Amino acid sequence: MKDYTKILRDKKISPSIQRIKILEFLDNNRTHPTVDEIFSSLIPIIPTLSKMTIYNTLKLFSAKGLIKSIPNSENVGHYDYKVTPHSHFKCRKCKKVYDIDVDLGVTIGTNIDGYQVDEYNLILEGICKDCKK
Amino acid sequence: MKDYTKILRDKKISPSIQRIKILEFLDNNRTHPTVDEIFSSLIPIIPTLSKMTIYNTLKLFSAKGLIKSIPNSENVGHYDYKVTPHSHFKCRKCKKVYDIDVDLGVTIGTNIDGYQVDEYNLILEGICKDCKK
DNA sequence: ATATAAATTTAGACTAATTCTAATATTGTT
DNA sequence: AACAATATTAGAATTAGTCTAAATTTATAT
Repeated sequence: MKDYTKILRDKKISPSIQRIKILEFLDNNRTHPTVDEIFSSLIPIIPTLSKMTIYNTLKLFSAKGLIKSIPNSENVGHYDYKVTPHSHFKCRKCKKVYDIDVDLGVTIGTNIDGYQVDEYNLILEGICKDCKK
Repeated sequence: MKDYTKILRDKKISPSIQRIKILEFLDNNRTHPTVDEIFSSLIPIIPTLSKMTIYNTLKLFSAKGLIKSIPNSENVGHYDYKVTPHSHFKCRKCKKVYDIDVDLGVTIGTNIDGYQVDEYNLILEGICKDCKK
């Protein structure tokens, strides 16, 4: 069992029960959940939980580099526990989003055409293994 | 001056004045505009224009491959006239989005780990030339 | 050309995600 | 324990986008 309190303290975030549970949820659910999904999952555990807290917390976690918001075209925020850089593949049929590793020639911290690259997001789209069968 | 009527006809889209002007605007404004920006720019030209028409038109153009919607983390749709594949660089300081060319080892139409890739979107983030000065 | 059908555009109501705000609760510090 | 600082909360407000049904425009057949 991971010590989320310590992870938060290390990032100078005071570890409220809400923050601990949100971080734990994101770590255990690598499905790029939305605020609504996080809310529905945690409301049984923290009955007073407000969505505002989730919005605040996700913004704070993103700023501290604990999580990442995933660019998408649906106008709903999706969030991901931050681990080693990886890319996303979205299936056009089943709409599922998979984590995949792609060796793209971009290195964090280097310059491309004079632009200093601190982060990248690669989203591939197409048909997934299961849907092609 | 490009013949947008012809471009639309070639894609089997009947060329209403609204559609022509929206396509022309996207071609001349490669700044990944939102529906609101398109609306404000065209309302002086087409005073009866409705936002619904813009939403409908952008959806139609995307389906026909004339334009692309750009994944982002702000929950507002951004659209781009579709040209040869290119990537986007978003500056964390000035928030501008630049078109850039990155040679990433992904080829449209091929398989990666069994996933059939039909399209990709690469968004780089960092500090742009101007802001680094 | 005219009548009719089909497609497009429109305004306004509606929904859903997010932000704002101000009050309350919690936490940390002396 | 008292106080200040921080975090959480509910609900109102905002905003992007969708839905709907009527009105307009366009295309087709006579």
